[in-house]
Amino acid sequence: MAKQTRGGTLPTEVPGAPVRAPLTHDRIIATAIELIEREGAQALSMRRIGAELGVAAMSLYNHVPGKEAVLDGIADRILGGLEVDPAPEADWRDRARRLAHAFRAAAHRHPRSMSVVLSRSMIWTRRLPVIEQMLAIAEQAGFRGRTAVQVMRTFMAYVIGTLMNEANTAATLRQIAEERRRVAELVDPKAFPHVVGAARELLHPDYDADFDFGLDLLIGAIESLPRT
Amino acid sequence: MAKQTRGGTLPTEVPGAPVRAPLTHDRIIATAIELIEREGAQALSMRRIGAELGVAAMSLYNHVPGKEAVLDGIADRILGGLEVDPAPEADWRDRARRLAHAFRAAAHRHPRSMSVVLSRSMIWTRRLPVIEQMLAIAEQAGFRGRTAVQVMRTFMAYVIGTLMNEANTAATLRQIAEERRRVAELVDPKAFPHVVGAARELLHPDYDADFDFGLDLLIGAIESLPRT
DNA sequence: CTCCTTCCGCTTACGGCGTAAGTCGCTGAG
DNA sequence: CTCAGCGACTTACGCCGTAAGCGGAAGGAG
Repeated sequence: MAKQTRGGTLPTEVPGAPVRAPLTHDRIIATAIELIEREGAQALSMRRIGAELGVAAMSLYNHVPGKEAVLDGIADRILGGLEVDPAPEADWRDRARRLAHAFRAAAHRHPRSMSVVLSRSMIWTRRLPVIEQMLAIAEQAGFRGRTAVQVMRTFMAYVIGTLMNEANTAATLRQIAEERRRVAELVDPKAFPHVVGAARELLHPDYDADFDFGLDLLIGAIESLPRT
Repeated sequence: MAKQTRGGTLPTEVPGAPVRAPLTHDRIIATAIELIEREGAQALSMRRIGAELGVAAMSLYNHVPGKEAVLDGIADRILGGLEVDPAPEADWRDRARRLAHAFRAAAHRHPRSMSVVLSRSMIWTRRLPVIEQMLAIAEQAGFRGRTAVQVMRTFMAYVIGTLMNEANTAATLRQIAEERRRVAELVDPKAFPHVVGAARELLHPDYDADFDFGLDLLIGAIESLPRT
């Protein structure tokens, strides 16, 4: 059915057929990410990835030990795109802002995959560069020891929490758009007066502005903290 | 095999056997939560829940439309335990702290289930009471309109992000304890000097203190924000 | 007391999942 | 030219969620 460059059994090559690119770890991960972005996380299966690549499911196991490894590979790929620290000598506030924005930009490039990455626990290895960078920034800001770690943790918590909230909000708004009727019933103005009052702002979030609002708030607070 | 109170077919009741409690929505959800806490999220299946209750998998469908509904039920149950606002007249800072602590306490009561709840998107209904409460607190603090929403979002982001980080950290530390060898290789002091320098603090986190550190930082920052 | 509706747990079956095991054509080294 | 081994293949197993339909027990109606 397709010509091959090397190895493999059937289907035997057909002269006029296009050459099929060789299967590699990278191509598998890239295809997995595409698939998640296009059809959602629950559509990801070894069989589907294989189909997408024109290959049998088990062929993937020649390049990847299992599905878990595919998920790890996705995390690697997505978090790997932002490890650079372009200006280690700049003001720590700028560095912090830049790191947060880089993380968020990566999330927005692959939103559905990022959800998968964030909800997997065992990937501390992949986050290590980000942790290192944030710790360096905390030290540059004048914090040491436990306080530096706490500053780092607080900052990371805000960034990750915001990304989860954004994904959540986007999904929620999509769902609300589909079934306006039931929403009106569910959100009783008596039970949720403030939610109804702020409906306009809740329904039309300015993600960028909201992110920077909290980010600046946090950086300002860290700045005016006593040094250790 | 087991005596029944009402209805059902085989196995026909055996006189001496213990009475089996009737299947209900609540018992199904409770069993699902127990199962997740005991064996992890990937152990949760309709068949396993059934087995745990001494019942066939399909019997669950008389009380629950499907697995998604079970997951929703878990979210309801866990987030439902903290809706109270015991002192609506208290200082907004205390109310905010109390809300954050209540959320976190619920998370620690069912840590693995909370991970599942947090990584599901479509459950805005269940979070509505928390959002309402936090919006009320923001208004009490003197914020209106978009700013109130931004304060609420920032606050929620921090809380949720911290919970995810805690779950992550716990899993990471467990894993590190198992394979100290590979960790030493992976964490190169040249590449991650700050991580290695803060190893003691990173490996022995004080979750409560860390949470309050960021919480107070954030509340203080919100307090000194100009009002709208 | 009898009948009959309704409830509810049961069995069976289907398509899809991750993956262990084994087959075999092609390629490049000797 | 031979042949080792790489890499894609097929097959099969035990899971999964769930659609469809069965049948016994409980309890109201006559």
